[in-house]
Amino acid sequence: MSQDAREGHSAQPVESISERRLRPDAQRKMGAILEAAFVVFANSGVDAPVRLIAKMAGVGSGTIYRHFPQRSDLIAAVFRSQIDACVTAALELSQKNDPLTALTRWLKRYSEFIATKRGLGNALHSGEPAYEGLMDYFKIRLCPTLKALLEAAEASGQIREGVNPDDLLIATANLCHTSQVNDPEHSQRMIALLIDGIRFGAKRSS
Amino acid sequence: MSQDAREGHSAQPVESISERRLRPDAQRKMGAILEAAFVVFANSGVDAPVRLIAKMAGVGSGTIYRHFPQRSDLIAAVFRSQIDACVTAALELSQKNDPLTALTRWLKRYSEFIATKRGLGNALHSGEPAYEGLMDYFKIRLCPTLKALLEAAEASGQIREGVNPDDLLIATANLCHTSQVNDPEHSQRMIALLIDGIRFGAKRSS
DNA sequence: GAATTATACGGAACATTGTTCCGTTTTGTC
DNA sequence: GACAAAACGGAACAATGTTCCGTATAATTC
Repeated sequence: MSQDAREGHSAQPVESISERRLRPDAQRKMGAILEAAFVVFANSGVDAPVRLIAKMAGVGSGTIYRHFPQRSDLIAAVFRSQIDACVTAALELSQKNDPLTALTRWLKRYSEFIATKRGLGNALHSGEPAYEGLMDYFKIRLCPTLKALLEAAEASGQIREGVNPDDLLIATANLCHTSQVNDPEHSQRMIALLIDGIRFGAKRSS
Repeated sequence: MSQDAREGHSAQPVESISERRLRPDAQRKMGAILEAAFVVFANSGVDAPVRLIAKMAGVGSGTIYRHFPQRSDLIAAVFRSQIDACVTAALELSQKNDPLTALTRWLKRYSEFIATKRGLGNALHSGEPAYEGLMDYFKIRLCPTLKALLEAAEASGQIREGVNPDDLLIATANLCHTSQVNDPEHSQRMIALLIDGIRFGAKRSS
């Protein structure tokens, strides 16, 4: 069962099925594409033209389609990697801060992520196969993450008990989504409000 | 000061902003366009190509753009006329049925209308100027309509008091919107549920 | 390390669709 | 009936998703 030896130098069992290892140049290009897509989507929404992403990544559009057969696959990939980044950020934040601060900062971080998703909400409901399971991935990865943050803050007595992570996750997304257009400060105020809401009734009042 | 004489035969001092009467052929084409658009939107969603609507209406695409400078103007026009039709339907239903039946049937009618709007929710949030005020129109016309139906049913004791028409309107739309893809029966069950909800606590239990 | 093969690349080419343009047709006026 | 204004149809243009293919790069073989 020595999978690691068979797989090569690094253990990344995540996508194994039919994932012949990419040539190094292909890996580089792929990274550049994801990076460029991230920036372009954040600036222009997920409806931005593929050519723009290609130019920004310094590749031809054919190369993008080699890695992401459909435009929606690229969107989904960026979305997934940002979800993962959010999970990672939670771990870091909770190591370096007290539970309430970690929770607060993570919600800010999370809301910034949501704010870069102009147009995705629409896309999600479009029935495109590439989006199948994206919402599930979103919940499956982020709910436990937020749950852990909440439980830590709860255990330290900084917030009250019984806050539902699912609700808070969606509520935050909705609050930030409606305010995306005009006021960037709005999200922050909304989050502050939510935080205050869950602090109400905490054991420690500090 | 004999302006009329100078202007010619008719007294239309200033073009009353784009409301010059249309030539009869233009009126016919316009009607055909709206009719075709209604059908196409219902079948293929509001993202259906303009050419398809043009073909179905038996006109050139140029003719569509003559009447609706932007694709979104056509969508908005169809939406508006369907809202109006919903209002009209409410009047008819309440004349021919007891209040609760009228209310139930109207909600069914309304949900069918909503179901034909695949993709519109997305469009509404796109910031296109043609959609400015559409949502307002939606609420301004339908809220009083539903309010009247509710009040009649309330007065007859068939539903409980204090049901908020705004909430019911939006709730119905949301319920039907999420279920649009798969199960057409789902909307009906949801509406039945809502109706039961507002009957709970009614004076008359019939 | 040169030759050969498999991978990957870039960008031109194609298809679809929103929108504009213009020569032609229809309607209204005298 | 002649002329002008309004309206039409569809070709042409532009933007964009997607495919294709000749070329370049990396892996493999000898």
